[in-house]
Amino acid sequence: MMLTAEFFSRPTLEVAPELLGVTLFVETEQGVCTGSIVEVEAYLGSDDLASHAAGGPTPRSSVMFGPPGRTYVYFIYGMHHCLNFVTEPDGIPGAILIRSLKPLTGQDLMMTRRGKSAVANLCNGPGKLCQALAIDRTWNNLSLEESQCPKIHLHAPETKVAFTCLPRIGIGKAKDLPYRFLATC
DNA sequence: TGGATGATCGCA
DNA sequence: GCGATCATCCAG
Repeated sequence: MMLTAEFFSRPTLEVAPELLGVTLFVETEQGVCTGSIVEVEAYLGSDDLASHAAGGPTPRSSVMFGPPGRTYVYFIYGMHHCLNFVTEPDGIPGAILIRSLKPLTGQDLMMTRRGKSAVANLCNGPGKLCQALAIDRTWNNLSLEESQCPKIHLHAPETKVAFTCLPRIGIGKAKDLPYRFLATC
């Protein structure tokens, strides 16, 4: 079953673990790639100092305050992109960062884009998976429910996936909050 | 462990 | 305008 805005219109910390095991489907002119979501991080609003939304809306973070079920893609460290999905009802900020995927289909295309041959190194990081899927800033604020090309969809797993909860990584503030979710096994 | 590399944002 | 910062990755 395909995930829609309704799925994302809930508390971010409730949605985040449910994204584990979800299949990410991405289609470009070059072809289709899919992967299973293995690791995510939740980012909230004013109570979460590590969140882009912590200080209120800015030109970049305004997407996080908008309607749920849309992409939030930003450019970081002068060379990488990060893929998020917007959560919470319109007007309330929230997003979930996709940190790691298990590649399922389109591995050849991902290897070409990454310049790597080891499957294990294709999508095991937020910047890597964006490179493997050819996701850049032009993918910001896209709906998951539209079907043009480029196309990005999410499909729920048949059964829920077990997970663990750990502190987020790669951040300087709010390091202690356990908003990082990993699929176990 | 540090360098690449540029957008973003708060403050002047 | 200016400068510190940054939800990263890779080579050495």
